[in-house]
Amino acid sequence: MAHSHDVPTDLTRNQGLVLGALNHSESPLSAYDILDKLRADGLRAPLQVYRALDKLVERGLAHRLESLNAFVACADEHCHRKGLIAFAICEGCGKVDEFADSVIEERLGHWAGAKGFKVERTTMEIRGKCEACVAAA
Amino acid sequence: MAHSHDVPTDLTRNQGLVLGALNHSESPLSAYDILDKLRADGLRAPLQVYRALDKLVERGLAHRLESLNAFVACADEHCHRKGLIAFAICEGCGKVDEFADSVIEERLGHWAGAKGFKVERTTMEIRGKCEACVAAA
DNA sequence: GCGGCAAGTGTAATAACATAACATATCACG
DNA sequence: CGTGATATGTTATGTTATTACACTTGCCGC
Ligand SMILES: [Zn+2]
Ligand SMILES: [Zn+2]
Ligand SMILES: [Zn+2]
Ligand SMILES: [Zn+2]
Repeated sequence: MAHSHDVPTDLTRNQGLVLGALNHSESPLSAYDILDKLRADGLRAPLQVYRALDKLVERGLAHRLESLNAFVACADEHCHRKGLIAFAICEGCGKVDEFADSVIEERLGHWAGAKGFKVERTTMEIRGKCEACVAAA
Repeated sequence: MAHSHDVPTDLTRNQGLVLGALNHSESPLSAYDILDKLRADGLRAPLQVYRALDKLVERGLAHRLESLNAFVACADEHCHRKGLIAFAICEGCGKVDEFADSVIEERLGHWAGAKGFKVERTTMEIRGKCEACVAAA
């Protein structure tokens, strides 16, 4: 099993199924990947997955990776990560490393303050190769 | 006119048309937006646009905004921007501000070095409201 | 000039990602 | 109960991106 999060108990059936699929995956899944994994559980339409994903992302239990059009479960055990989150995505094995960096966050805040830009959401995704994949190359 | 770049002369016809469309737009354009603007010039298929965009992005003359699935012309007059580029995208008016920040770049490099992660490409996109749109709200 | 190759182009078909619209169900709460 | 808010099921559709194949163009060496 990729992760062993304690899944919140107040999720609806579909939300629970979708989060379960993400938690059991080593790498990001597209909405259609998730749908395929959950057909056995009765899901039939993309919208069922997208709706669940919307809620999960809204609650910070999952994240959307814009550069992949795919989703991952939040790596934070207690799902309380605040502020800017960055993702390092390995092109070799597909693994994603989620991290926060307060220096970067502060720096961005500084830029935004100077420009009068009101930040609502930030996407930060690094593509490359993880240590294992570099070694294997 | 939104921009007044000197367009490089060694572009092919389709590349020139696509870059022209981007340069004349105030905000990012999807590939299909571009296609619609260029039908009068004889373009008919998405692939013609995507192929041109690939080359333009490769040369740094245009950038892809992952969180919008859209493209902008590079804002740097001489198209020599190095390293990490960040984009602040206004949800109100659609305008995009392109900037570089060496502190953030260095910080990311530091993280990558510590993790043994080999960075190939970084996406950084801030969504929010620009000063004008905040004032207008 | 001409064969051969690389890069670019044209076109159709299809795949992959995402949402609109509408009907029904479920549950909290007064 | 009645009513509203939230979730669900289903079909159809819209949007973004790629595959496959045929043809053209410019260039280099012969
Ligand atoms: Zn997280
Ligand atoms: Zn890897
Ligand atoms: Zn640029
Ligand atoms: Zn604005």
